[in-house]
Amino acid sequence: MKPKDLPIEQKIKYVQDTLYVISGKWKLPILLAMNFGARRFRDIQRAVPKITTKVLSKELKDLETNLLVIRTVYDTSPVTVEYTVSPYCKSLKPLVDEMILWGYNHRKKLITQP
Amino acid sequence: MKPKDLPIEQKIKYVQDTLYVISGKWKLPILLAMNFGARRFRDIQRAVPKITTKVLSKELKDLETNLLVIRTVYDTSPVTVEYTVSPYCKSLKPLVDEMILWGYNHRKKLITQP
DNA sequence: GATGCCAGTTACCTACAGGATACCAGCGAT
DNA sequence: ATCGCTGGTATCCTGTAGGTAACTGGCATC
Repeated sequence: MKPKDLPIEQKIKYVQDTLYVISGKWKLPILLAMNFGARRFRDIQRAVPKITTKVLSKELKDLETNLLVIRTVYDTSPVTVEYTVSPYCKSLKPLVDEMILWGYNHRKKLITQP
Repeated sequence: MKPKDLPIEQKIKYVQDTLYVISGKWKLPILLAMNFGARRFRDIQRAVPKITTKVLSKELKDLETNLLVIRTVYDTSPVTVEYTVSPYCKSLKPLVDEMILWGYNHRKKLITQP
């Protein structure tokens, strides 16, 4: 069964699932910062302006639950925690590119014909 | 200037713009109901289970602001109001298809390797 | 032994999306 | 006249995302 053949309510459900994973104020900025090299908790916090520890902590857990981020604890002293973007995370790229494109064109559209 | 060449903060902004337009509990179900033929306010309300008049009213205004829906008032007696999906709304299709696909695969992924 | 860094947690608070319910004016049918 | 349909508004309420600030335990440095 391919997604194309699904009943419409199922399609909406899958769209909602996708929205749930990537929406919110911080998910994409965090993934971005990590792509730019930030791996430690505090590094990510510094790389994402204005985010608080509580929110970062929660968002990282969400991202980990959704397999987009991998959390590794090294048994050093003190313990070192590393967050990395998973290979699976790359599967989001076509979607994110599509969203950038639509957002870009939409803004132009709203400006030219309000 | 193509979206590909934009600085990353701009890309995030466009993604947020896109999210703002299509996220929320009701926007897609409403567009769907309209695609299935509902045009009058009460028809749409009946076609979208559980939505309240207040929320439908607000969502239709948002969709109209974003040029996805066209509101036409006919000078009959009593007045008839028709909502239709705009041609521009079709530009969302690649994005929505991408979201259905990602959501579908993601759910499979979460089930097979939790 | 005091200070500071790391990786968070906890408790409390605010703003906003969305929900429940009631209501309005205008008209047509009974 | 009164009931019901239309296209909504107005009020009040709840739930959740996100924000503020303080705090913890372990280690390292001064």
